[in-house]
Formats: sequence, C-alpha cells, structure tokens
Amino acid sequence: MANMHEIAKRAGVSLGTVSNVLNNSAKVREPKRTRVLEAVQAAGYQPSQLARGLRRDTTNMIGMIIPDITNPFFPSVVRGAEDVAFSNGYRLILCNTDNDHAKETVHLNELRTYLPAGLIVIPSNFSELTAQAESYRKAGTGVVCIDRLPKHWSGDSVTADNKTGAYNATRHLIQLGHTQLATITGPLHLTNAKERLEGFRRAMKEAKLPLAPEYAQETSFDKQGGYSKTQVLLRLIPRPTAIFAGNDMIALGVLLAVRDSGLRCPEDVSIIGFDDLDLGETTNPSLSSVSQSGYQLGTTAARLLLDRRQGDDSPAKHIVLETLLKLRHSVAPPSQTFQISSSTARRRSKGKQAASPTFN
Amino acid sequence: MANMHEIAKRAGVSLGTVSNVLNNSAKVREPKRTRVLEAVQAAGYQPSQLARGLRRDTTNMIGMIIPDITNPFFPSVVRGAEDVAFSNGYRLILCNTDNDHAKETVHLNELRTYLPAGLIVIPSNFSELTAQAESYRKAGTGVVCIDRLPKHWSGDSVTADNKTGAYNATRHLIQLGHTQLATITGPLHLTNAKERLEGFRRAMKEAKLPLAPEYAQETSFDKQGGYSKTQVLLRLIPRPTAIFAGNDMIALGVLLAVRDSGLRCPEDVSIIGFDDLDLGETTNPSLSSVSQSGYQLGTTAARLLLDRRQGDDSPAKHIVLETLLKLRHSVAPPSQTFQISSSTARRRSKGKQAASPTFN
DNA sequence: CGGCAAGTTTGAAAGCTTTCAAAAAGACAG
DNA sequence: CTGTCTTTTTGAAAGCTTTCAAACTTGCCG
Repeated sequence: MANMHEIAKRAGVSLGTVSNVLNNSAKVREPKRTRVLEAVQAAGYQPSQLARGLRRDTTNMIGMIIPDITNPFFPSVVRGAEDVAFSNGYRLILCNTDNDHAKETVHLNELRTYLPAGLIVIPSNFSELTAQAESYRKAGTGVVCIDRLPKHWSGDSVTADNKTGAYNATRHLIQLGHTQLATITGPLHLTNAKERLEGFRRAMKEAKLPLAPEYAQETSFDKQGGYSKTQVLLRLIPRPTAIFAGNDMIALGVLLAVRDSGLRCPEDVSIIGFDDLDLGETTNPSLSSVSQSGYQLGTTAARLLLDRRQGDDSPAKHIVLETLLKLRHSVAPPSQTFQISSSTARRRSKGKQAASPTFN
Repeated sequence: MANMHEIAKRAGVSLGTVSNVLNNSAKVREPKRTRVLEAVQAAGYQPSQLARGLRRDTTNMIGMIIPDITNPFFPSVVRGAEDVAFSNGYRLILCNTDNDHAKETVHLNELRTYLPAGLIVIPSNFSELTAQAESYRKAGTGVVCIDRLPKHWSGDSVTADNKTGAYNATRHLIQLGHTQLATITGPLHLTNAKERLEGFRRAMKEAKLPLAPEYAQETSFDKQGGYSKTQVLLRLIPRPTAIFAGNDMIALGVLLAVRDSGLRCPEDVSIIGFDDLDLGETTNPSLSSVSQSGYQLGTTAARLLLDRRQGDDSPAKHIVLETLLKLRHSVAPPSQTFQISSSTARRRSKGKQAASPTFN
C-alpha cells in the first residue's frame, strides 16, 4: 500500500501538508489542497491506523467485552454499540469472557496495548473490572459498564431499570389475583439478578403477601436452571400459581418444566420472564416478559463513551433505561381450586415428573 | 504504561535483548534472561500491539465481516471463530454489513490499514469481495469466505453442504408420502439459497414429481418473507401439503402463516427449515430442520486462516461441512383428503386469512 | 518599495517495536 | 596466552503517522 511519503511526492508537497489535509488540522491553501486530495484518490491511499494510533496515542477501536455472543440477549447489545461506533468512525473488537474473570482479565490487559478509544464491558462473574479499569482511567480511556455492575463500580454505567421492571411484572400477577407467587432468580451475585429479586420482593411486600424462602430459588441464567428449579417449586405446598423468572431463558425452562409436569401454562401456572427475547414470541403459549432494549443499552453505552472522548468530564453517569411489561399468553388469573385439581389430575398421568399437589 | 526501553534499563540489557526474550527470537543466556523476565513482571509490561504490528507488518487481529450479528444464525459462527482465534492469541474485529456491499467495502478498505492477520467474511448481497480480496492476497493476508460465496470466488471457503441437506429433507418429505411439495427459498443470488433449491429440485426430479414454478417462491431470509409467501402457496390448487423453507426464519414465518390460515402443522402442512436454530425447538410444534453447525463454520474458517499463516500455501480449499436432518414435530405424513377437509373446515372459520382449499 | 504581521508550509522528531549487521564475549585449540 | 570460531549482545534503522517549532509566503500599510 501507498504511504504518506508517496502521496507527498506525487502532490509535490511536504509530509506535514498531507497530514494537514487529511486531518483538517491546519488550513492548506487551494492549489496544494486539491493536489493532495487527487493524489490520495489516485493512489487509493488510506492512512495506516496502526501508525496513526501509535502517534496519536489512541485508536478508533472500542473494546467490547461480553460474556458470550451466543447468549440471545447480547447480539442486539453488540449491534447497538457497533451501529453508533461505526457511524462515528469507530470499530469494535469483540471479546467473549464466558463469565470467567480470568479470561476477562486477559482481554483487559491486552486491549490496553491497542490504545483503544474506550471499553464497553458486561462484567463477568466476580469481575475484577473495578481494579483493572483504574489503569484505563489513568490513561484517559473511558470504560462504560453495562447490564450489570462489578463490585464497587463507580464509573459510567448503563443498566435497565431491573427493580421497577420486576416490580411491575410481579404487581401485574398480583392484580390478576395470584397469591402464591414464586420467583427463580439468576445468580444473586450479579447486580441485575439481585435488583430483579428486590423488585419482586417489594411488590410482594406491598401486597402483604408472605414470601417463604423456598419460593425464591436462585440458579444460573439458563434453560436448565429454570427447568430444575421449577421442578422444585412445583413440589411445594401450596404450589405456586405464578412464577416470575429472572430472565427469558429461565422462563423457557419454567415453561418446559410446567409442561412436562402435566400442568398447563397459563391455566395452572402463569409465567413472566425478563428481557423479551424474540424466542419468547414463538413459544406456545407465547411468553410474557419485562422488555428491555439490548440495542438501546448498546447505543447508549457507545454514545456515552464518545461523549467522554469529546471531552465530557462530568462526574460518573449512571444511566438507567426504562423497561416495559409485554403481556402475551403465558399469564392469566389463577384458576379456581377445583378447576386446577381436575385439569392437573387429567394431565398429570402423562407427565414424567408429576408434581405432588395438595389442595387445601 | 511502561515501554521496552524501561524494561531494558531495569534489566540492564539492550533493547534487542528484551525483544529476543519476549519473542524467543534468539537465545539469551541465563543471567540476563531472567533479569528481563523479572523486569517485565515487576513493571507489568505488555508490548504495544500497535508498534509491534507496525514493525512486523501484521497484527494479531482477524477481521470478521458478517451481515448482522442480530440474525440468530451468526452468533455461533462468530463464537466459533473467536474461540479458535483467542486460543491462538488472535482477536476479532467484528463488522456488520447489513448485507450492504457499500458498507462491506468500507470495512474491507479500512481493515486493511490495521494489517490484520486475516479476514473471515460472510459476503453481503452483490458483494464485491472477489475484487477487493485481491489486494489482501497480494499483501499475503488470507481471506476465507464462509456460508455463501460472492461471484467468481476462487479463494478459500467453508460452507455447509446445502445441496445434500436440502435433498435429504425433501426426500424425507417425499418418503412420508407427500406429493404436493413447495419450497420458499432465500434470495437466489445467494449461493446457499440457490444450492438449497437445487437440492430440493433434485429430490423432486428423482421422485418424478413435477414442480410448477409457482411452487417455488423466492423471498428474503426472514419471518416476514416466509409468512407472505406461505399465504401465496396456501392459495394454490392443489394446496401443498409440505413446505421446505430456505432457512428457519422463513420456516417460522411459514408456521405462523399456516396457523393463521386456520390450518394445522403438521396435520395439514409439514414444514422443514434449514439451520436448526435454537428457537425451532421451542415453537409449537417444534420445527424440523436441516442442522448445520454455525460454530463449526466459524472454527473451521479460523483454523484455515491460521494454517495459511503458518505457511500453508496449497491451492485454495473449499471445505464443505455436513448437515444433519433433525426431525421434530413439524412433519408428518399427509392426511387423507377428507380428513384434511374436515379439520380445515372446523378451524378455518377462526383464521383471519383463510385459504381457499379445493379438494379433488 | 520596505517592513511587518498573519497565514502557510516544511521537515525533523517522536511514538514503540522488531530486525539485522556489527561488535563483544565466550569457548576452545595450539 | 593468543588466535580463531561460535555464540550472544548491541544499538541504529525502519515501519508510518502526527506534531510543532522554524522557515517561508503573502498581504497590507505607509
């Protein structure tokens, strides 16, 4: 590839002039200006981002660290970030951590040596981001934390309003007449899982409904977790008539477990998830869910990063995005007791993991 | 951040020696060797990838260009590529093209200036990759094309065995007794869509089943396309009893349209998709599909790229990955004519878009 | 037309690494 | 202990850009 020297020679100007034209860093008078532009055109020249980054002490790359692009919630987050980044001339380096903080650390250490414009991070389990980010901060590189926060995080962040979302979902179930509610949360060391549980709790408390500890089960944010914890919940007496799941993957597991137990959703068990993934629309019944926009999470974080880069040095921002309760077919008022009993009895014989309901 | 000079000073050696230790590029005798390593440890030094890339004329970055990470087939491809890349010390720059070849060109031009180790590309619609890749080839940078190929591509590629996959799916439907088959293909300028149609055709031909042109509809690879083309198909006389969809997103649209027409899947219409996305498992009925491993597509491409980098300069490779027909609940033998008629008649009244079936 | 201020242009230096020719050190034989 | 050969070590140069002090032009006024 051609380099700047060549352009300078072709246009009959100095190196500095070429740079000035390319970056608008100083006025260049007319005859030369176009000569440079023409030479650039003719040679199909594009400046080396490496050399530029080295000299400027920063590149146009944004490091994006996420647990796993394969988890259906994250692609839209990444896409949101990429869209804003791209349209401002920035590019994304994608790093998966698998929620492993060791892997996260490797990425954090190496990314630094690319002199990135900034970092957008969904912290791993037990992330040490707070400590690591220190050296980025010192170098003037922005780090925005999204979706959930590591311990003691005090920098910029963008998260969903998990608490209110969970509160609204729970309240809706209560308003429908449910009194036997249960929840299956994600790992409670994750702030988003914890906040959702808090929202659930608040709604229960406000309605003066008791919440025995075994009605709040903790598991990983996936289908298997949802499935096995639902089996536990369905064996409880009294059996819950509504389950609020920590996210849609869990909710999916709940749905499958309910079905496999010979119960029906929503007649026997109402379900609400969180995230509003596409796959929730096509299940049967379709999943109600607390909708949060992953895309917006991504765009907001990227925008925040770029603002910082333009010199915004106001104190740390904590942006909280609204959620929206999306009602589909997985919720209904609780059935009358005898209705439940007859329907379960009829279908229970087929289920492989029949619950042991008692009716009192 | 510390730089090499500092390490050299701390260890009391020269710049070259530090470099030699760090890269094992020459033997360094014992006292100095450990002194360098200790200094590196102490300073937490990590070499600047920018400077290194500039000097070496190549970086450890792999450009990954895909249409849209938000499309549920692609995340696993990306993940596969990232896993192989990461474990070999490479990183991924992710670029979405939205199938727009102009955007693709922007990425291709800019990525070059990062001196990437290679490129993995799922070409956009009407991609000009073949021409663009020329300059990469000249610079000795590998470019691997996956999933589908641009016009006149002669470089390395990894694709699924679309033809055989489609052939097997179609044959299965035929063996079940279906004689009224239809297909909804993706955009036929895409090689994968075209190959799938060819496989479908071959199975039809072998079974001596006629295929009127209106029974092969072309659309985009998405739910909407599948939905609207299904509406067209269901109005045909005779109405198809089985539809082979160009991918699972289309198949999902087919399923919805069938349902909305007051018909049942699989009793009235059998459906097979392609890709075997997760969301196909949770629909009702669950979707049968030709399974291809996006993850493997990604890992294979990355591995190929790394092999090239190690000096493998054998002629262009065209790796074709096997597919597997995954049967779920969306396929069944065709019902008897009168059975169809009674069931449709019963349910049709509820559908908003009733088909006009005739029975002959 | 000379002088001066303001506006342009220049080119060396810097940013951090790798590479490689040359110098230094070490090993060994005589 | 010297000379020769081999192995290590050194440090300047190169890779490509941006930056900035200095040199040069231009325009204007008297």
